[in-house]
Amino acid sequence: MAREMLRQGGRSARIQAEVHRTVQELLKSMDRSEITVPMIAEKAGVTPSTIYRRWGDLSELLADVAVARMRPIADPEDTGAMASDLEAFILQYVEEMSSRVGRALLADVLGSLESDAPVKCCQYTYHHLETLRERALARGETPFDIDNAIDFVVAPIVYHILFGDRELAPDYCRALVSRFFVK
Amino acid sequence: MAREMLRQGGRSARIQAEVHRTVQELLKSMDRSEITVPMIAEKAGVTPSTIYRRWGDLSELLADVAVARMRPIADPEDTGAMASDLEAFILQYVEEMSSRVGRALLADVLGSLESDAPVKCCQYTYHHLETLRERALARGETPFDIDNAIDFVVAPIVYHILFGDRELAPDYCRALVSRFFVK
DNA sequence: ACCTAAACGCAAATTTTTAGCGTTAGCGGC
DNA sequence: GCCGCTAACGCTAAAAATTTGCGTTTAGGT
Repeated sequence: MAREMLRQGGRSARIQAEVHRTVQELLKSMDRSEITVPMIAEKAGVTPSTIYRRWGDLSELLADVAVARMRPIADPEDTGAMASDLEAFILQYVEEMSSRVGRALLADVLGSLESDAPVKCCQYTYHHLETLRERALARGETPFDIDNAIDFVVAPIVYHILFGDRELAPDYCRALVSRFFVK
Repeated sequence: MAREMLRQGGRSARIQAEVHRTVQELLKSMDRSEITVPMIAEKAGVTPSTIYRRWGDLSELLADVAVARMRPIADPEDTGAMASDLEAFILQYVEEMSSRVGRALLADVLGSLESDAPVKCCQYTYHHLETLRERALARGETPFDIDNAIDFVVAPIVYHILFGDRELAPDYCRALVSRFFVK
C-alpha cells in the first residue's frame, strides 16, 4: 500500500512522521530481520492495526521509509566541472549505498516490487543527474546523456552493491566515470 | 538459513525436493505475497515447523528456490561467433528475467541479503559468460573481458528490470551488446 | 548390526496479523 | 465559527502464523 495520504495534516501526518522516525531509530540499533510491526507500534506510541491498515505489511513500511530516506535533501555538490561533478556524485552515492544500511535500504525498496518504491527511488537518481546535466549546460560544456550515465556508471555500481560480487573501491568508481567520458 | 544440507540423501532430500516443487507450483498460480509457509507445508505434505527449522522464514525459502531455479541447466547457445553468442545469451536472459516471474525471482534472491543467494545468482551469470569467452578463445577470436561485460551489458539490464524505469526492448539490448564490442 | 546425531512430526505456547466496531478529528461547506 | 462527512485511529477479539519443547525416525558412519 503506502498509498498517498488523503489527509496531509494533523494527527495522520504526526503518526506517519513518528512511525518513520521510529523505524529509522530501530534500524540503527538492530538488524532488519528482528524488527516487527508490534515493536514499531509500541515505540511509536500507536496501535499495530494502524500500521497494518496504513502500510499493509512490514516490507511496504520499510520500503516507504527507505524511499523517504533516499529522497534528496540537497543538490549534489558543485565542483566547477561536469566530469568532477559526476565523479563526486557517484562517490557519494557509493559511500551511502554500499554501507550496511544503504544495502538494506536498496533491498527494502526492491523488496516491494508491486509498489512504486523502485521507480521513485531511481527517479531521485535521475533527477540528480539532470541537475548535473543542466549545470553543465549552463557552463557551456557539452553535457552527457543521462540514460547513458545510468547505464554505464550507476547500473554497474548498483549491480555490485546488490550482488556483493566486487569491492567498490573509489578507484573503480572513478574509472567507471572516466571511461564514460572518453567513450 | 538455507544452509547446506548435512544429510544429502533419503528423507531429508525428498522433503527438500518436494518443498521446492511445491513452491514453484504455487508461484505459478498465485502472487508471491499470498503464499504462506503453512500453505506450502500442507501442499508438500510436511509440517510447517520443518520448513521454519530448515529455512528460517519464507523469504529465505523463496530465495533458495529462486537460486535453484536460476541454476543453469544448459550452456548458452552456440551461434558460431562471439558477438552473436553474447547477444543471444543476453536476449534470453532478458526474456527470462524481465517477465513477471523473473522479476519475482530476482527480488527473492536480493531480498535475503544476509544469505549467499545474491552471490550465487551472479556467479551463474559469470559462469555463462566464462563459457562464451572460452568458446571465443577456442575459435581464435579476441575474447571479451567478463567483468566489463557484466558492467556494461548485464548491469544496465538488471538495473532496468529491478527499477522498472525502462522498457527492455530487444533493440535496446542488442544496442548494449554492439556498443560493448565497438568500444 | 549398532551408535550418534541430524532431521522430522506433533502439539502447546507465543506472537503476529486480521477484522469488526465505536470514536476521534481533519477538511470542506455554510 | 459551526456543522456534517468520512478518513483515520484505538480497542478488542478472533484467526493465522511462528516459535519451542520433546519424543521419534532415520541417514551416515563405525
